[in-house]
Amino acid sequence: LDPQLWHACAGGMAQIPPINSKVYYFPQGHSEHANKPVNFLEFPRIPPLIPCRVSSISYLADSKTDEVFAKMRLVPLGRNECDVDDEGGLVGFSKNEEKEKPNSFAKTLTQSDANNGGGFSVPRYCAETIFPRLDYSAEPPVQTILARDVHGEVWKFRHIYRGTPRRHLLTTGWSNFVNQKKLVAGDSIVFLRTENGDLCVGIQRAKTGIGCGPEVSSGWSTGAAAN
Amino acid sequence: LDPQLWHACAGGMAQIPPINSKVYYFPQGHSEHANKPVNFLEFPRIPPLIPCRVSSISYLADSKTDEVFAKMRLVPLGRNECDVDDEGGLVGFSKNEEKEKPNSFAKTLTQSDANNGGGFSVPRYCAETIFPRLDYSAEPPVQTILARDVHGEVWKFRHIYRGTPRRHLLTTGWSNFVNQKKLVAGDSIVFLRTENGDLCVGIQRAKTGIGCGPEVSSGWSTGAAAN
DNA sequence: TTGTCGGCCGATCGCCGACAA
DNA sequence: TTGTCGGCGATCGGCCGACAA
Repeated sequence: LDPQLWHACAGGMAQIPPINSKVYYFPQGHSEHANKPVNFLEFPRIPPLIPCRVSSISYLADSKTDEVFAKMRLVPLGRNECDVDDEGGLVGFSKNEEKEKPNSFAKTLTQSDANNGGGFSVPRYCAETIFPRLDYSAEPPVQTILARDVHGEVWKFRHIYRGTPRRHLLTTGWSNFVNQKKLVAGDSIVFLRTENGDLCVGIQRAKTGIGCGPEVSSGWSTGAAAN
Repeated sequence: LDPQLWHACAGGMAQIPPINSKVYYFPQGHSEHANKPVNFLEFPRIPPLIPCRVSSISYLADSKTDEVFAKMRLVPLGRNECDVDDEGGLVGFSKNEEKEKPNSFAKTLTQSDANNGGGFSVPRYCAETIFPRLDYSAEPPVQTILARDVHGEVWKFRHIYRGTPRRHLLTTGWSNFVNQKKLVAGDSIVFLRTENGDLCVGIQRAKTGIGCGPEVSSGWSTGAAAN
């Protein structure tokens, strides 16, 4: 999964530490994402926080819901490794928000987007900066849009600029996308223009499936997952 | 699951031994239903057949395909138990075919039943002996049919007697049933009238899911399943 | 600029008798 | 007796501009 698309779907709030950086692993925080409550009184030897090194990161998406999540492998640090650069290494990751001009756009689906007549109102800004350039000399201006989702599957949409006043719309192909992805009003859609010009599409569910996610039986001492 | 409906779906070929009867368990026959081939050379101590007693029987149906199957618990017999009544007890179960007048009817779905216009041609015999009595004084004669499937779910059909020449048809409700059950031409449908007058409906798939069925990891010495 | 609505046109669904096997 | 077909009316999906927030 393309990290660029992953970040666009995860949103600016989600910050992932760089590989090999030093972080704290909080067992209790992790346990709150588990399916069943964990009684820490049964495990008195578990410390509240464990200094770790990030040894690997996987950017993943749930195969059914398209929701993105990251899987990080954490290696506990030895006694002497902990002390050094505790301030510098452990807080303040790279702020990847202010990298360059944002080449993605997110919109929360309205009732009309999700239900009515199978169309999608494209905000002008999204159509002009993310979508391929439209030939406005045609009457009406129309083009076919191809967008790859988090699984690499390609979706086809008819992008038209019409109506009075003029506005951008996705028509043919949109309702199929809504049905297949089981989108409802309140969910969000993300369009991303990658560096090589390809168009990608991701989704964010209004009701996040936290606790019911893909998190399964990760070993306490070696694995961690953030949803 | 009602054993009467189970037998109607399984067909007359399927014979189930009575409980507590003595049977032979054939490891090789059982293994041919397993997902992977079993190499018996690795287990030289397994005899070709094992005398057993049927300790319990469950009449079940697959929750997704509606295909019926039976789960039998077999208890190996001791040395001295085997010898007795080896002829009488081990072969020739009760022939439950010739019990009473058959109160069920099976029909293989034609192309027209499965695809065209969402209707089902009801054979005259089925309509007159299995379905509730139709009021032929009405014009046209119509009634609503309710039928319970193997999961206890109730399906509603419009039963009409019309056309020239007159024939029995299921119209409204039929295409929904075909779509939900994913029926295709060649599959069969079974209608059963239970003793208390209720109507039941079962199905038989043309392509039986043998080997892909619900059979999972049954212990060699204590469990057995027939599909 | 864009969310919602009613109009409307075409596609599909599904009920019908005709006909023949 | 019943399988298949073409006809056709009702329904639905989905594209459209009008209008207003």
